[in-house]
Amino acid sequence: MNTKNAVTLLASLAQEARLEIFRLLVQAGPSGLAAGDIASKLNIPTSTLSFHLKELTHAGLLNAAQAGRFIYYSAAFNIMDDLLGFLTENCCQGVQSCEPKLCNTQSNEKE
Amino acid sequence: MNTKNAVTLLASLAQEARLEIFRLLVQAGPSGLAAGDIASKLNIPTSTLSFHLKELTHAGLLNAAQAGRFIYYSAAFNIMDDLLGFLTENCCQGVQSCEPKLCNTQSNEKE
DNA sequence: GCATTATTTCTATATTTATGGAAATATAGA
DNA sequence: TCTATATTTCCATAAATATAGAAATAATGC
Repeated sequence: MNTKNAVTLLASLAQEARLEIFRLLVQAGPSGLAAGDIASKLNIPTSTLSFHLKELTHAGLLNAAQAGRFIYYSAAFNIMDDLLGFLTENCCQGVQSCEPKLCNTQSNEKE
Repeated sequence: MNTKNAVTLLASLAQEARLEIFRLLVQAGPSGLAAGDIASKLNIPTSTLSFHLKELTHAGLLNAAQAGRFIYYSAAFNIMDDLLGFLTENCCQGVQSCEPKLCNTQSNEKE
């Protein structure tokens, strides 16, 4: 992860429709949702939705999987994890005792 | 935290100069840095920097504190925490055993 | 009040991004 | 092959955003 990469990811989330799409898919979990389901749940015209799905997918935040006539989109949890890690990197110069919760975000045990 | 609010925060980070400013301040910790220090560390013209500091501050991601002729900017850790929480809300429909690390981000003990 | 330093506002220009209708493309089943 | 459904591409228009020089504002100490 580097600055340019992170900017692309953040920009892909920094738009109302796209953020709602992403959150919906975070909640849907790894199996994701078909594009049409997303369109109807969020009430977005399909051409507009397609534009936003492309943005998110190109950025790397969504995975797309074709299944027959449907395309299932799901959140790329690993990429999102990387982004959060990048944002909190070396928080407070690495001082462990630093108060902000942000500084402890990393402390979920390493894999 | 709601969608519009989160979009404002994400948009404020979705720009190379601003992301670098924010990360620099996350690393600097609660005491922050003076605007001029930020300008020289990141090599950004002061008028451009001022524009970006305003964006970040208006969004709520930075705090500004005047000290004599200097203005110290620092990261608003609590706002960032809220944003991360919003992004991961109800991850995988709340299923605790869900694999992605993202889903466990919240599990830093509550305050 | 004057000089110095820190920061912001103003301004114009250039660039990027969002929107949604209409048409095109893809997939599957009869 | 024909039809129905799912999704994307094309397009024009509208709106938002980034850049940095020059001028303005603020704070300090003499």
